[in-house]
Amino acid sequence: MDLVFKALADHNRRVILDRLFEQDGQSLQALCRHVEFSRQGLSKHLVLLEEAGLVVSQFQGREKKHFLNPIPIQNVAERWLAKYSHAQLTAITALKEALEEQDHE
Amino acid sequence: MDLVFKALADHNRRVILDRLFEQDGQSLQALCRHVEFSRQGLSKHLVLLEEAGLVVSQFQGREKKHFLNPIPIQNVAERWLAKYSHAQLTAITALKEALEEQDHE
DNA sequence: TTGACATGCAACCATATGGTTGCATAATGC
DNA sequence: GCATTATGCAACCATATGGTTGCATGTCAA
Repeated sequence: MDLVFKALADHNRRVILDRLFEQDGQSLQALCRHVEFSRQGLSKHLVLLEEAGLVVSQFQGREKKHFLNPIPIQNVAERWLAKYSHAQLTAITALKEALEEQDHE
Repeated sequence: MDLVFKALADHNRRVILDRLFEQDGQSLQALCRHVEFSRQGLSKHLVLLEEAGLVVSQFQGREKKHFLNPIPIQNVAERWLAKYSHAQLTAITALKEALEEQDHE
């Protein structure tokens, strides 16, 4: 899961996921058109995304098609983020109480 | 939102959030006990977490109390991750179809 | 077969990152 | 007042990161 967080930390990588979300199965060259840096830079990002399991690739001839895999993102959302979403009310009231306590001093 | 992703990318920072989740309002020293690196290292992490809005701090005397703010996490979950969670089925079928297409060649 | 196209690999570079140490400052308690 | 405690700030360091360029390899199409 650490790899997923690391992969999502970079803005350009999130853009790549967005592009694959819009159109899945794009080749490296195709993705290259949507992006402002070099093909090699893009390639390195895709390696990280694949290592995190967020992207699955498949050669078709000389073209490497890339597919979005949303499962790791869903795992992160369910196993990690959900915990904090549920904490919303309690955390905020705790903070409020702490501030009020200080005001009274 | 980039700051939130960046802040969440580091394992130790996620541990800090977990500690604050277990017990909110801990001071720097208190958090220090749960962590394997130095106080200054922890302090720098907390600065990043505050810049991302994930932690709010408040001085009480000489102690700096730290409070969890789950709102940014919830925003990320709702505005960004949810999109991909919904994509689950379509993305997987797209990948399957692509693989089958290749098998038939 | 040959040229063009799609990708991979390796070296390199500047900067960001995560961590340390040392010292300064401010609040607390005796 | 003075020692102790809690924190902040700045310098420093090793490594990770995001990006580049150059070249090699493999596939397609004429």
